[in-house]
Amino acid sequence: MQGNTRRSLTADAWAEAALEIIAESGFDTVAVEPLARRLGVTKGSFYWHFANRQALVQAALEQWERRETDEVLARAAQERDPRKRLARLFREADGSRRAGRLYLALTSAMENRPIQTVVRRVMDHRVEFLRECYVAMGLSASEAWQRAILAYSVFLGSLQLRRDAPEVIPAEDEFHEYMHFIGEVLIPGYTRELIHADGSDKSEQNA
Amino acid sequence: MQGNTRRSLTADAWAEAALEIIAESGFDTVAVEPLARRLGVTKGSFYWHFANRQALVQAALEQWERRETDEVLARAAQERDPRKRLARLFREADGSRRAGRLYLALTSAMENRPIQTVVRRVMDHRVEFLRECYVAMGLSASEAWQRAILAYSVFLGSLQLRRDAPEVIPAEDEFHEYMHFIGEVLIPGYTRELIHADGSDKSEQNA
DNA sequence: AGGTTGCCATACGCTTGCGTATGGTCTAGA
DNA sequence: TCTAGACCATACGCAAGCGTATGGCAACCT
Repeated sequence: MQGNTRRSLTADAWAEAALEIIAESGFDTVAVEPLARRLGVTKGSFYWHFANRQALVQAALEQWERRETDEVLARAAQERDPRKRLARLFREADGSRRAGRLYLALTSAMENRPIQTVVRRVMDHRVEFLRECYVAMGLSASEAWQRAILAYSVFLGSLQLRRDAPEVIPAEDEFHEYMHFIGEVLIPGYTRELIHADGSDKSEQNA
Repeated sequence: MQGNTRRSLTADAWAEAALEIIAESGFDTVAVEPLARRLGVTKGSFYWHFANRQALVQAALEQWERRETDEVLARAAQERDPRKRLARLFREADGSRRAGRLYLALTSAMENRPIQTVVRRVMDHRVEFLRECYVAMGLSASEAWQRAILAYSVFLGSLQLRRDAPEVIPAEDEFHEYMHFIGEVLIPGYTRELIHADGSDKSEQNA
């Protein structure tokens, strides 16, 4: 019962555990007493670190936004070519299962004021990032905006599909075919080399 | 207090009210006592019509599935041309705000067994319908399947965007432009006349 | 050693919701 | 008119969760 270096708990540990719960079973199942049991302590600990339940939610949200923002900035902004940047985004969007569940769980609890604020901010950043990619590709302002909205819609819908019906997006080989198809639809001037190239650029052909 | 012909309540009325709650504030806020207050009665009434809370949920789900299925079958299957059928679907998918919220609220509660069953069934029907449209357009089996998945992803993502950030999909004129753009991306052989034609076909031009 | 402080347990009262038990009222039919 | 059944109110016990109050126990400082 004291295996994992049970020094005293930090507020961040509580927030992290809260995010874990949200990703697993939704936002409104975040209750302090079950959470305490999960961490092997009692409410007494919680109400020393936080004023109330809402404070925990706030801390969890801040931690989440920081992490999401850093991830997007760090990973994607490295790629100079906007097309490759988009391709990389679409590939990594499939990545973390937990991150997807977490994001969906938060969006479906947006009647909550603090959640609404943070989720909207993250979403606006992402859509704006997409839009800038399309602008950098030479698209007109309105078309870049349309494509950004569409791409983000596809992203959201794919998250839901992967969560609610993972069997619909099946085997390995067909999945790569599908990703290629997605690329063709969402990225003008997309080539197969673009999304499969990792570091090495082979032939530079445009369709 | 007796304005709306307050005869005795039916089980369907309770189920309908439950769906209303779900669309408004999510699935897990469906509680029998608040629901009773909302209907101007007490729990005594509820537990005469239903065995427990779960029975209400079941009834609400059945009512929802029946209605959703009927709508899709009745409205869309009339159109003979598969391209027009798709265009009509995309137009009407934007339609009922309540239906969208309801669907999203249900999908985000799919850890619940009965919900999972019903939502999966409705989803499979819809995706299959889309796939058949693409097959009817002459697409290959795999491509029809890919396009059906993509179209449904766009549908799901658009629902979420409209719910969580309605300002991003703004004014009337730009919205029609966007719908046209969506049509071009999702429907091979799409023309502007296709989606704006209501009964009357004008010029038959292909881009 | 004695005291302070960080961290947590225990115990309490309060609220909300579930499900049950039982009694009341209104209406239709005999 | 009398009665049965449909429909609902009232009252109860129970569980879970929030927040508070208070006590305990280390570690660290002086």
